[in-house]
Amino acid sequence: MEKIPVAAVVGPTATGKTRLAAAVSLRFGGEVVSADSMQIYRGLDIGTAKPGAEERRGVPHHLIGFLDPSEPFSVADYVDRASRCIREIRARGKLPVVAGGTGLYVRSLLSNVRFVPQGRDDALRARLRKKAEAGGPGPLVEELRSFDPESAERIHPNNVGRLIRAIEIYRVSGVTMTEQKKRSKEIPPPYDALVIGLAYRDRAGLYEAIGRRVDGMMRAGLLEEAERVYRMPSPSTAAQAIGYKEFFPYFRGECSLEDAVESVKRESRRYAKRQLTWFRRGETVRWLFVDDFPDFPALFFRACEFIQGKGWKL
RNA sequence: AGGGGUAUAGCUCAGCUGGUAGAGCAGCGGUCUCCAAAACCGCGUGCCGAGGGUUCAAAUCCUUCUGCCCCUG
Repeated sequence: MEKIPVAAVVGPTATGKTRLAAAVSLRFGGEVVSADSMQIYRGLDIGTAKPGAEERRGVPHHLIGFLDPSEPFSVADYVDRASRCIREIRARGKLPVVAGGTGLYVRSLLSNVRFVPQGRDDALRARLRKKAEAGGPGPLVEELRSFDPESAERIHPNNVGRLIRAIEIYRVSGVTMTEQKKRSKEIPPPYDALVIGLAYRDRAGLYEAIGRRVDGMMRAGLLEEAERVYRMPSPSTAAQAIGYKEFFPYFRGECSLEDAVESVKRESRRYAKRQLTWFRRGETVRWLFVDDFPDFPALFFRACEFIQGKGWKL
């Protein structure tokens, strides 16, 4: 079967992924498939840098703002929806352009990870968590070792969440995580992907861009948006997002607004670092350094060359 | 001006009676197969304010200077 051409724009926050994705889509007749674990939620617009109408430039954007912040969501859900999205875009004769900074989502989508079908067991998770709180991670490690010694060895004992997940996979599906990982790689992904990575050669440049972006968010009303999240009854994942949770101490009167904003910037920098380690690993990424180019058109031109180099019939 | 205190990592500080320094935060690097903007792991990055002295040996004791803080004027 012929592979589906997919362009992807990845990289840390505040490098211009959204802009490049829209420009590329416009140029090659594409539609954007977001790969962002926070932009999926309704109402989180400013803090997640969700692209507005102008930024979308008339290009259809998928998997943005379709979910209520109280709804649970997972990588498995994402891969499900995103791969369906890609097939539909392909059927329309358009180029799917995946764009986003959530490394797990991008990798899982493009390597077409097949997750175990009957996902989760919240009661089991709660039980295991209680067990870990009572007796430390030791018992969980031992339990895991009894059926999946490889995972027990690989997962750091302090990472209780991962231990629980590895146990859950086996208890729910009867297949170990190790076996599951192996199986999920048996079917090669149906995509011919060009992954463009956006980054800064100079770390200081990236951090300045992040600072500017956060300042801009504040002017755009981030504080009000954060307060809405703060008052949500069960915001689950949304309350984890950078740009919201850092204001909670301020709302409780525990720190100054200035401190909270500084904290948003610091957490964004740390996040950007984690994103970099995620994308640096994939040796298939074609990097474009923002600070190598005099302006956006120059960078865009280079990106277009990459795509043309693929020889896709578009 | 006099008296007292302080000066150690980017920041806040620890270092008892002398054996050339260590925590937290920040920073840097990394892991990742169903909450991932999450969770987790690793790394100390230093003219110990400057000069002089005592000593085999000084961040540590003595002394001068400089900066900062407090008190009295």
